[in-house]
Amino acid sequence: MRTLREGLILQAKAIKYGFTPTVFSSNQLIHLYSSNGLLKEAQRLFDEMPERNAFSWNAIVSAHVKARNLTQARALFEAATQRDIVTYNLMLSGYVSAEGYETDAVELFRQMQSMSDVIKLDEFTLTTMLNLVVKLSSVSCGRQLHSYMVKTGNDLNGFARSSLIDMYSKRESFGEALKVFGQLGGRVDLVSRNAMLAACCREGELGMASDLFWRETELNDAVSWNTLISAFAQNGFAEESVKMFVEMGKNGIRWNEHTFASLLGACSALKDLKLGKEIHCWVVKNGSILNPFISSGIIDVYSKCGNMKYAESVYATDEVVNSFSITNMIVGYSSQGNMSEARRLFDSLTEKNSIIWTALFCGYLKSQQCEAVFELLNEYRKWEPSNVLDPLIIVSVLGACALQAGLEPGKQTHAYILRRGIVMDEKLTSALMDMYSKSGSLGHAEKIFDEVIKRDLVHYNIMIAGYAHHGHRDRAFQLYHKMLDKSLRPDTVTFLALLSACRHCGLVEVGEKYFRSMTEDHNILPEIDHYSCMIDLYGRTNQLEKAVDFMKTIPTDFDAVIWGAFLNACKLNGKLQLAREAEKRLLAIEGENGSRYVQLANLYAEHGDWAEMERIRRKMRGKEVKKLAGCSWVYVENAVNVFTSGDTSHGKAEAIYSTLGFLTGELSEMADRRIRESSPTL
DNA sequence: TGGTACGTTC
Repeated sequence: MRTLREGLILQAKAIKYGFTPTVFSSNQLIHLYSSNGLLKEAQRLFDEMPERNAFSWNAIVSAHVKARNLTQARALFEAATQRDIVTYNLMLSGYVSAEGYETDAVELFRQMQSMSDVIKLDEFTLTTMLNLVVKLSSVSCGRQLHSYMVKTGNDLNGFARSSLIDMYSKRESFGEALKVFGQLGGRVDLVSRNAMLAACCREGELGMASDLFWRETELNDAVSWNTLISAFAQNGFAEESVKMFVEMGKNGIRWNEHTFASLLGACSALKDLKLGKEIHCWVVKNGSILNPFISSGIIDVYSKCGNMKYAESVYATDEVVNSFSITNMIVGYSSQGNMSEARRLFDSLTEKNSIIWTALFCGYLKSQQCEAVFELLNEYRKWEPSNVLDPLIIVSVLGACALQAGLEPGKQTHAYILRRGIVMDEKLTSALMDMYSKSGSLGHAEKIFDEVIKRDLVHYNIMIAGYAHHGHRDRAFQLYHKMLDKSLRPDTVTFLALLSACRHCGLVEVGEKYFRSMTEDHNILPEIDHYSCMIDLYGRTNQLEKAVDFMKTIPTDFDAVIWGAFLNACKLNGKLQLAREAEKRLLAIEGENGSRYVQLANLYAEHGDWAEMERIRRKMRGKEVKKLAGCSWVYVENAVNVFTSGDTSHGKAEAIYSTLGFLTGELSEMADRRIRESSPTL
């Protein structure tokens, strides 16, 4: 009796012909019901059994443990007339794999230890306890268990070894894991080898993992292949991951749900819609779409490819609440800038975990909706008043402060981190530095930078950009060279910061040097922003001919940013003829952008060419494009106050305009006085 | 006839 069908036939016959199945058959049937998710049927059969043995009790305890029904499992465990080590192990593993039963697990283990005359701890007990040690991060207990295993000879089994490798790699050190693996000598079993592969991947030692994997390819099973496919996908080698997947099939190893769950990660990183659809087909045919890992993975692929309609259709088929699917949907809507849909989904949830909240915070920040970030923060505090904010929520809040140059709320957030003793990781320190730098408090940014022990590229980039924007070009350049001395490799952001320092200070030669160094020394391809920065630099230093020559060397098609920068250069140099050329190109690419018309009109007006200015204005009206009004803002009394020209919508507009009138009067009087004092008597 | 390795979201 191997399948549920066979079991059901047996039970039907028993009822029809009025015989009682053997205890052995009934025990098997309980397992079959349980592994097919039919807990009630399993329980009914157990209740109706006229005779039971130790296996029967184990089968029913196991059924409840599998169904995560731990209270009932424990009640049956207590009621069992016969208990052996398996009954204890079942209950123990139930506690260890569930959330919040750690104390029960420890107590049960103590009880087991005190009953050494009745039951004897075996390798199953010990490997289950090793999993608990990982969960509780209790390394010293892990070492004690290891010693006990050696003493009792329970460390020789493959699963015991693999659990030790797993425990050391997750909680102690990779070195210890290697040691356990090394002790196996030539007698390496499949399970330990797979555990070691996983440990290497966890450590980021993909080279080592590959060596182990390819050394004896005949030893690899589906788990070995899946481990590597997943590791490549997780570490930014999506193409490698897909290649391994294909190779796995060629090697005659069957793909399973684990394979596809990992492959989906690679597929979404590649934004490969075609592959995503192929996987989708496969999992629908195999019924794997019901697997929560798979369905949320497919939603992720469609979201990353920008196809929310497909994502929605898969989301609609989720039968149980899947927080991964929900998060992926929210991230998908956010990346499309569709925050109202993201919010609608969020509001429809009765239960929200911290990651779902964080996804919405990140979405608002990505769409630059700073006020929404702050409002959401208030909501979160009402919703979860006792929760310490997730560090990524804090990063989003700091990002919103940086965008608004809101030094006060930024400082309050910093104080919150210190008060709650939140660990400052690299994301938090860089977000804080960025906030201080963009809010005009470069000194504070510097202070944090000095205190960070493990500085990464992002820290340096923020600091270099901060110096550049505050006009400290020499400090920017010095820090860049310090960074190189520390063997950190610059990226496109670093060079944009350096070039913008040159632009602000009109340093053509230095700028050219850094621009060349990008490709020549660091093999980094310049992006559109680097090109436009250089054009701007030439424009500001009245070297329009150089700008024209430079533009000829740009390999990609010029886009609106480049032509916009060039137009600005023409404006600064009064080259109206060249401006007209740029105008044609610019409006062809970006004819719907109102700011471009204003830029052109201002250029002609500045050089007194009123006819041209009028022509552009007419063109703009004909196109019915609008320019978003430029605005300024100031952070006062816990709120951002936005001002546009001639705007009277502010609640305190009257008082503001009267103060403005007063200040303007004072200033002009002051200016007059200065002129009078410095001019010779008329 | 029972129990442990490889899979995801900000």
